[in-house]
Amino acid sequence: MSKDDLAQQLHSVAIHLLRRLRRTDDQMGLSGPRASALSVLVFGGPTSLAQLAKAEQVKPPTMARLVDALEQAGLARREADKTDLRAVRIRATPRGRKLLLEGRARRLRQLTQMLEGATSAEQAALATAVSTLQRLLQPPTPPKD
Amino acid sequence: MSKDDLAQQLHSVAIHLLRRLRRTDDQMGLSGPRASALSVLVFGGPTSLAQLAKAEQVKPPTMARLVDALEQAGLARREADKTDLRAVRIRATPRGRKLLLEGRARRLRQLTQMLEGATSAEQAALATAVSTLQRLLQPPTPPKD
DNA sequence: GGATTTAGTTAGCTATGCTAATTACTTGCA
DNA sequence: TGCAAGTAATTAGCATAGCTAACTAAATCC
Repeated sequence: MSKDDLAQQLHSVAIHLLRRLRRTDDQMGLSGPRASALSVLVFGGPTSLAQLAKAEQVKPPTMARLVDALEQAGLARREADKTDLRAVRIRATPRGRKLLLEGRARRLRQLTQMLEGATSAEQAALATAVSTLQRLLQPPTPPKD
Repeated sequence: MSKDDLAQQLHSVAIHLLRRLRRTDDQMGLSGPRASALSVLVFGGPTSLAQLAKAEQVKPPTMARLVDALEQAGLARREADKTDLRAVRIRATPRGRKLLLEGRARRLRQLTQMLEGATSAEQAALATAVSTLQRLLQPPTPPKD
């Protein structure tokens, strides 16, 4: 496979993989952005709105609306910050934590099951590919951003 | 790496790869859905609205609006279908074709350049991983859909 | 203690997705 | 042949998610 082909097909396969996984995510009853924000709360612990927005690469007003939705669904809570009365701490509720972990388990199950269809050699190649991509993606493109 | 870790990290790396590439796509001045629809027109030739919608996994009204936007930007054209007066044929204009091919080249350049940072062995692993994933993604999940 | 900065929200715009309903044409059949 | 049923596209209207600009309230700085 030429390097150009590899590049092209890498792009294509990433698109299709995510498209496939999105269906499983939908079973959680949460849109992608909401699930993703909740995930940050569950795995990263309570944060401010600004931090959460940054983590999700989104502007504060956008994140405020996502948090509104999570709150309304009983999956997250805004709490007062004792040391800074302007700020809020956003925390996943037990119910939010449970929902997210279940969805994650479901996605993992699906992916793991899919990977059953690969030989050991292929799995090894996938592991190498993942590490390689992680390394190559490291710097957020040269010096901009 | 355990199979579960592999699954998890495969998911994560796909997300980050696409996030990176999206920046390059933005330089084309076209949103993802518009660029993707235009791509179908350029590489697949003229099609009906319904076909285009299906190819993009979107409902006809959604596609109609995307085509409106492409048309307004001078990148695609609606033409009458001689054999069925209800239908339209949608075709990329030369300008649309040019824009898309340039964007694609840019994305390819970026990806190819990124892949320069991989050793030959890593590139081989990536090629194997891509083929494997293409095979595993083949059936659109068991018998639903 | 007043000016500036910072955290979050509100208001309002655009884009993308959907469903339901409409219009116009084609097809099928009695 | 002519009308019923089906099909292609559009229109209307709703929700979500992104943005910027403008505002409120609190913290910080001099």
